[in-house]
Amino acid sequence: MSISGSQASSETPSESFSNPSPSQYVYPYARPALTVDCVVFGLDETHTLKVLLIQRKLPPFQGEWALPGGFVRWEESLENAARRELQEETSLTEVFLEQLYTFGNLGRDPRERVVTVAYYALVNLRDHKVRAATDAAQAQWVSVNELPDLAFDHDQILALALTRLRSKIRCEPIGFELLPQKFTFFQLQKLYETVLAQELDKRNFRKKFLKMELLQELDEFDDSAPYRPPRLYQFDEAKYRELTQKGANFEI
Amino acid sequence: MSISGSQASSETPSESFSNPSPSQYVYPYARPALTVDCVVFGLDETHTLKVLLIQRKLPPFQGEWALPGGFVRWEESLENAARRELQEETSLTEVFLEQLYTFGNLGRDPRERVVTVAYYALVNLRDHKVRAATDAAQAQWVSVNELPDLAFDHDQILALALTRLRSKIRCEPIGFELLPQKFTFFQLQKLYETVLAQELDKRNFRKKFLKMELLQELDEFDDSAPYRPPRLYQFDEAKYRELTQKGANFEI
DNA sequence: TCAAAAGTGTTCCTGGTACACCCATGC
DNA sequence: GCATGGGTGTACCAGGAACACTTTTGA
Repeated sequence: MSISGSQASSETPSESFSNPSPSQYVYPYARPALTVDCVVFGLDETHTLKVLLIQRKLPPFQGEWALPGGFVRWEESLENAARRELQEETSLTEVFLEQLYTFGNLGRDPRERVVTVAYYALVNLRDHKVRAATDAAQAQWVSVNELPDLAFDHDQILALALTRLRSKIRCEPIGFELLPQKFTFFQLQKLYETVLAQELDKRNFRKKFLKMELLQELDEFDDSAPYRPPRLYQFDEAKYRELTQKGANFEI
Repeated sequence: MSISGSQASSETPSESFSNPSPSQYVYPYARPALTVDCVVFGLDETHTLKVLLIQRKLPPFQGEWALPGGFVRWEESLENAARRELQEETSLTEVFLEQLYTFGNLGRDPRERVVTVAYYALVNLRDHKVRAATDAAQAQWVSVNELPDLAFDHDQILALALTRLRSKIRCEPIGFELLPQKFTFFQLQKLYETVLAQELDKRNFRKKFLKMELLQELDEFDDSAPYRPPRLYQFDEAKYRELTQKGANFEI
């Protein structure tokens, strides 16, 4: 993203406010500001794919929607910066997080040169309740099909994140990150149908997935459902690592 | 990478040497230095995959091999910075260039906090002769199978670039960037065999590739070869764009 | 016993893989 | 005319896609 006014106001400047004092090594150019932004995907009960947006409290783009994000501090890695921002603004921790792309075009922030390293995250909305952080402006889940205009170049970032999610879910089993730990086959299929935006054949989907041997069949059933209760499954992390090492392929 | 001493010495500081003067918007944290690094791949006559390395003239890592790269200037985009560095250090222009990943771990540069946006480039060694830039230390093509230890975390960057190249060439026709404009089927096949590090069946490879309809069959032949001269082909850029729009798939 | 969703097996066809021979040319 | 690499066609097999019926449960 770039500098979200909302964050700027909520952060206490770090101890090293100014750049390091000159030395023989010092970087001889003006430095762009460096931020991280997070595209957080979640799946709601109606199988809608949603993204977490923050309403900006300060200019520029005051009142508009933007991705959560903020400054990279001197003493933290990029990924840690993304995780910290995520926690501060949405209270999310321990989520799947992966670097997406770095945006550094001139003029993407009207104030000054800002380069942002974008990440995308996958969370399941059941286990992780998102309270909007204390001081941060509203945080809200918005369907990817009903996106408002976003501040800065955040629409580009979001579009890229969607593309990446789609291509990634085709060949790696990252979809589980969007589901509760225990889930039904129906939920899993809906997830794929939603993300890929196409319908899938029930029987073939089942066969294909079972052949991968990534699912643990539980002796539990979802009794909340009316009629015949569907069996619950969970993702077998250990098996996944084992198969990955053998060079297995997880295409859908 | 980070700051290559060799570049630092060759660049004239830009007009905006210091960070912008404080204002209501100014970024309240110390800023990491920002660089770009390029992993440049090329294919030589013996079908060996090579990478362009620079020998560092200044500390840290003086005398060691590193990826070409350097500072991002205030008034240039990230991609432009990468292209500029590439031109300054290797005289390469107009090459295929794509962002790879951004490396920002603490301590990756012994001097101070440096974040680098890594790119990878594909060039064909026939058309683009690489003269080591005037002042830059030696530039040299090194086989990816005989890599020396590299400065900073450049070995990680290179490893990631190789992985990316391999997975990308499987599903997108970027291999042509490594070949001369006109090439034989044999060259194309060797390219894939080299990059993917596996042998391919001649007939099947041909069939698969022809079915994609990305190749223009020329009425020219490579007469330099002994015995029967092989037909020359070229990549059909327009057809590629057309097929891409239709959602075609270019897996090998 | 009915309604609703869960769960399963088979057939067909496409596309990948393996494989061997003829062709064109220079010497 | 022979040696060398260029170029092609076919048969088999695996895996994906399409498709319909039985099972289980609650009401």
